Amino acid sequence: MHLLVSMVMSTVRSSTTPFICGLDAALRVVSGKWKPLILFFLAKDPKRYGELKRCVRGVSDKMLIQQLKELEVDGIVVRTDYKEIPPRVVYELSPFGFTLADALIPLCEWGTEHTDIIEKALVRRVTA
Amino acid sequence: MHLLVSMVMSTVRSSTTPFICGLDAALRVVSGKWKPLILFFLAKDPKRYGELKRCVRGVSDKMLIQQLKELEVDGIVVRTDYKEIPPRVVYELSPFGFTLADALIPLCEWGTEHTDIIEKALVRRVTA
DNA sequence: CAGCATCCAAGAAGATACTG
DNA sequence: CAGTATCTTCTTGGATGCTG
Repeated sequence: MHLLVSMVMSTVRSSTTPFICGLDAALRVVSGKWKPLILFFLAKDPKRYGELKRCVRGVSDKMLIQQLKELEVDGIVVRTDYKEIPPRVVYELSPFGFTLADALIPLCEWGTEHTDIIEKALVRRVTA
Repeated sequence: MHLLVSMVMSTVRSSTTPFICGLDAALRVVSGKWKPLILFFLAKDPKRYGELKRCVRGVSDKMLIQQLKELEVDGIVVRTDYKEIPPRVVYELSPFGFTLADALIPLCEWGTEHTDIIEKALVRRVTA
């Protein structure tokens, strides 16, 4: 049997959590329009708020703050407020956050490898 | 530098696609409330429509069909209509679909490993 | 600089009823 | 059996303006 399946099946059957399986749980953490990007740029190094906003092009304050907060309560991101004037707030990945980043590498590679196919597929979704 | 970062950065910089990075592209394929589950059950073996619906507990016809169609145009799932009466339609993963399933294994493991933490975090999201 | 508050638009998802 | 169609609801995300 496929490896993924055996893992999932056992998870499903013994489930005492609100999650259908481990993948379901993981997706709840990384789903969000800007979260992957935030993870990426923070995986490089810690960043101040404005710095991060410039990296994640096109994001609004509302969304950036919202997603950062969620990542923070999820324990992925650590926020440090230096209580200075003018304000200086730095965001960085926690050790836990880095384990997530590692787990995402294969999926990232998959996406990079098949970018063309995926792009064409998304176009088909609209026209069809 | 963290491995994920170097990968992503190169992707971002050379991007000629609508995607921010490979992970972004990949998430567009697997995001969807029922898609992970569909992938899981189909990774086990091909299934008829009704059979699949019984596996994915709680899904409506509308959503199941919609997500299956997207997975189909994405080339992840193959639909075979045997044109019988009563109807018999079988869904299964394509070879491409299996490569995606493989890429999801580490994320699935991560989610399974940290289910408790994630669950508590989601509760905090609501209360906070 | 680093946010918060408010309003509004768009898309995702549920409920219900019907068909070849 | 394997869907389709329509309506409504819920959730996400964007735009704008304001604050310590």
